[in-house]
Amino acid sequence: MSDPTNGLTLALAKIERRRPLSADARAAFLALPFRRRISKKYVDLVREGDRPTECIFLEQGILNRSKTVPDGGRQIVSLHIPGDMVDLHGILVQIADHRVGTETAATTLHVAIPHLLAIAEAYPEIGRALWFDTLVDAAIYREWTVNIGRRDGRERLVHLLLEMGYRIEQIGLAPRTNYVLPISQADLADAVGLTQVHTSRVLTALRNDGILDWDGGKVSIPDWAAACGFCGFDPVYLHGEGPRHGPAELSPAPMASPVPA
Amino acid sequence: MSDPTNGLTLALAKIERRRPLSADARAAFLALPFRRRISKKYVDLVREGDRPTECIFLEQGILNRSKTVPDGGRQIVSLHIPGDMVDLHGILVQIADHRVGTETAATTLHVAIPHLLAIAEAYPEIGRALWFDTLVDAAIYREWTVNIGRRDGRERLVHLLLEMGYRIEQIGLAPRTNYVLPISQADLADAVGLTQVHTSRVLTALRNDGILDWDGGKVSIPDWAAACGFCGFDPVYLHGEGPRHGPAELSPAPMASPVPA
DNA sequence: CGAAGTTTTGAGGACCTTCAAAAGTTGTGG
DNA sequence: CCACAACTTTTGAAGGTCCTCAAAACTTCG
Repeated sequence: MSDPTNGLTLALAKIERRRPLSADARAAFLALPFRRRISKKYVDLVREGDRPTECIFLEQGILNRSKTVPDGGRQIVSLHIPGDMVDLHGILVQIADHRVGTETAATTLHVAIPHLLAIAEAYPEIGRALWFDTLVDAAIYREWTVNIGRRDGRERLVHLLLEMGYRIEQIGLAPRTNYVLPISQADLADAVGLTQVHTSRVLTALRNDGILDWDGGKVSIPDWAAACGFCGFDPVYLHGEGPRHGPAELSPAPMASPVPA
Repeated sequence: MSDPTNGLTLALAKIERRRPLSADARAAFLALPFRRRISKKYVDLVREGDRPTECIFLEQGILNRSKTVPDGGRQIVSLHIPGDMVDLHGILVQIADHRVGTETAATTLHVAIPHLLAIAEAYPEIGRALWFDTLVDAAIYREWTVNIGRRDGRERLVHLLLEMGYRIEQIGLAPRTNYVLPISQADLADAVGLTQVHTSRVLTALRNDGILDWDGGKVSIPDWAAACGFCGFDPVYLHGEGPRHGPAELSPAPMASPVPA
């Protein structure tokens, strides 16, 4: 029921890190019917143009979301770790505007969209939690835009790897200064808008400068604070702090007031 | 009541372009209490670190959303036109991770967050519409990441200006091939991750090649299809098509089926 | 052990930046 | 209505980051 390695449990933990659910809602969430799928490395789960019928909960492994441009270029627009609800986007949208695929071998849980819509409607706190999750995803997209648009190659890579470390520590997988991100330099490059060749050069430069060590996916950050200063990483955009407003203010209240965490 | 230039009416039109609301929901939406604010050019409406208490409906003018990096660089992560609900993000989030400001003189409607949360809860169709709007915003963020990460300067600028033309035509402001975007080249540059100087050069190159003409904010695109081909613009990511699932499927239905537009 | 994939290294070049200054535009006040 | 200040755009020149092409070195895995 509360197997901590179950994908639904992981997603619930992510949700409740922001705001706990009522016992009823929690039970309903964990009772969502799903289909478990085990995929190898580099497999597409959603393709551009698909009409999504289900939603993906990542249980194990790394997924990416990418878009391609006509001349063959590919941009990875997000990376996902266990516990992420990867395609809430598909709930409301008719046509997928991007691809979702595995970055490593992965196991995913697939929930039919009508079930999610129904639970979101039956339990407004769940509806709000899902919405909140998409808002945080949007905040991450914004930060990636900033990363690629206004930082140079070294800053970009450090920023990305600090974000991933932070998120990986949040789910209790590893310390943020020392974790494994089992992806290739080519994929790293596609995530930060550089070429694979230049990514390689930048990584060795970062190693030489002692800012960050990348060894085939093993990331270690000797001085977290210094690395944050180097690339301007500030985790507010990851919004670990919980939603601003709770059910208390939902009544015809006159004005908002902060909710204690 | 249905003054077509009222900000709420514009936002409602945007919502209903995707999926019509019931008469009740529509009336409740238009009855939202608001405060109207008239701002000059280059004024901040939301600052990084603010705790949002209200939500912004853009009635007139252009707004931008931006983030800055420590060395002074600024990245505009979105541009907003009348009818946009600019800061739904602020509904659930405790701390603003970005700035929202006017790009031109603008008039905005400000709705206290509790009212929006209440209406979203009382009318699930409105809750879903707001959520859907944030999903479309997220899709736009993704495309901007692709734009900056995987296209060169000329393609970036054309893509941005095709997107803006498309959106401006959607709200009935002007034809997409011939519209006014009253912003400076410096701000254009901050939106596409280039410098102002290079943006100027790229714009004259595009004019010389007959792809696109920028004359102090007056945009004209002689051959829309050719311009789309040039930069790989495909408006699916703007999701004008309406949400995938309607109330019909919200009952304990077994499987999803498409809803006719 | 060989094949396929990944990373490193090299060399030349393109795109874009930075610094700088001139030219053009807009708005305000005398 | 002109004058002037402030802002915006254009143009020039030099340089750096990053790209492309190419090949060698290293790693992984059947």
